[in-house]
Amino acid sequence: MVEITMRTAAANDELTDTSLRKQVYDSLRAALTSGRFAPGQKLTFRFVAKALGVSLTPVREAVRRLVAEGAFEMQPNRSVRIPLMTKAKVLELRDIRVAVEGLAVGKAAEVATRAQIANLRRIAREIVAVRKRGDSVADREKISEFHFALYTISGQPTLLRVIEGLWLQTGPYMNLLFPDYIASAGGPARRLRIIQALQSRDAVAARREIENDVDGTLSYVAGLADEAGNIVPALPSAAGSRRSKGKASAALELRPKRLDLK
Amino acid sequence: MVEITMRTAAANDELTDTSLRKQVYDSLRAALTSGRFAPGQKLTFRFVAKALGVSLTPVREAVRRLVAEGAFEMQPNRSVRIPLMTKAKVLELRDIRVAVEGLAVGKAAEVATRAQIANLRRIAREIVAVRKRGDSVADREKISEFHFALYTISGQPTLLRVIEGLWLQTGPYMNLLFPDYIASAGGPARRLRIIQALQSRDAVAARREIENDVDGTLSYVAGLADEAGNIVPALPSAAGSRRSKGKASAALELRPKRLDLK
DNA sequence: TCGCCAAATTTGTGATCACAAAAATGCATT
DNA sequence: AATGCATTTTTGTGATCACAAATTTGGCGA
Repeated sequence: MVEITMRTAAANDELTDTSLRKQVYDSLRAALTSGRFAPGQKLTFRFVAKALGVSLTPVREAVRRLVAEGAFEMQPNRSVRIPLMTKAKVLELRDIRVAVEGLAVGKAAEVATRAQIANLRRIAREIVAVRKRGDSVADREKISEFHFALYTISGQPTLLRVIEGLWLQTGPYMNLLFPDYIASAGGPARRLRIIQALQSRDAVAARREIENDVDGTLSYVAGLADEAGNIVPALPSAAGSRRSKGKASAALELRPKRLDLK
Repeated sequence: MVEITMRTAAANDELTDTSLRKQVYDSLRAALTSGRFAPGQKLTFRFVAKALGVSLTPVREAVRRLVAEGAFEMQPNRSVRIPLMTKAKVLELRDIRVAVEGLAVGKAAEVATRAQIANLRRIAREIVAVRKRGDSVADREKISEFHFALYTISGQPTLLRVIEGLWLQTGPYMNLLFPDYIASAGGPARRLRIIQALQSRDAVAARREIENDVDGTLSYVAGLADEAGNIVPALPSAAGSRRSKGKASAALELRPKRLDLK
């Protein structure tokens, strides 16, 4: 059920990194943020290696990096799993993200250039266009693009990396926002207010907008928890986190390596 | 000049991780935070492997993790270096740390137990004792212990990991604070005020104290930058960041593997 | 004496192998 | 039919090897 495809390009690091390690990392990250992994699902090095057609070496380094970033979880024994999300964790992530993303937008409002603001406006328009089509995956990608374009304006690389790490942990659960929340919330209007605040160099207003955005979004997700505090995302195709018997399931879930690399 | 010793135990992760990878990671981290690496210094996998008496495999994974955490820097070509510190970077780290450590202490003040407060008081006393001896390394270790004991009280593991990542980047430059700053600042009094605020559940006051602490400390470090904005830490033994000629220097800097592992 | 280029060395990367611990399987006993 | 227990399989870990790119070295020529 899980299908991983190679990604050739990425954003943050050196664009000249063509190593297999980086490609595996990008592939896993893309699979993760697009919700192709089920929470609690076990992930073996050999599975990923076979799915992507590479040896264990680059897979190990890529997966270990994701573990260090909190995107994967290392069990006490020795296996990698997709972390489960709890209400407490969402609330913790909410508070951290409110703090750091508020900080970033405050800085951004002080230094934004006309071209950068125009770029934000373009992305905001694209979100509206994509939303009409009802494509939730493209929608989330565009929203992510808007946010990171905004945070990048701050010109603070370390801050940006912190934010990226936090997004990576919330990413797999953002599809919970569809179709209820995002479709109904005042997303487009809020983005326009943010852009307006940047234009008028109003750091306080810009910061308040983004804080409300993050707060509202993650508070909503936290509210989806069951009585035990667990949050289960609706998967595109419901690949249960519970393993079926034996190697049959593994063979079923393994896709014949569709990879763009080379 | 660089000497790396194996560490058997660590704090944050699973305490059951006895892998070589983890030991190498802890060793490098310890060497880094105690200022045993010169900024700009190049680090090769084989050097570390030889120094610690292990193969390349665990070294690669450990170093790559440090790179992901921002403790090391990957050059566009392909070599790992100790990052240089600039005024802009210190100020960026300052603002992030003020935000997240303020957040942590605010939470801590709301939930601190009597035993946890007593523990903080014990560490605060130990800092005073260590300071009398003038041991700057032990001093910094104790201060770190106090801060993380404080942040741990918040009970927010993700927040704690973010803070650890930020400390790892500022760590190598904290020895700049000696002997001028730390010895003169009102450190002990501030810690007592923080403890007092925790006791009276005054989150606002506790938060303000830690914000002032981080702000003051890193603003001081930022002030040490030269005209170009670079910050050069005074190394215990001034191993210049500039390499001397050829392999002679490498041979000189390589220490005959003092390691506790096995 | 100072560049400049080819040879030699260093170094990161990826694959493969060996091994031990963990997990899964299957069989026997009650 | 259920439950232990031994066997088999899976899986992470660390070492080693091969290779290409980058770096360094050394000598040649202006």
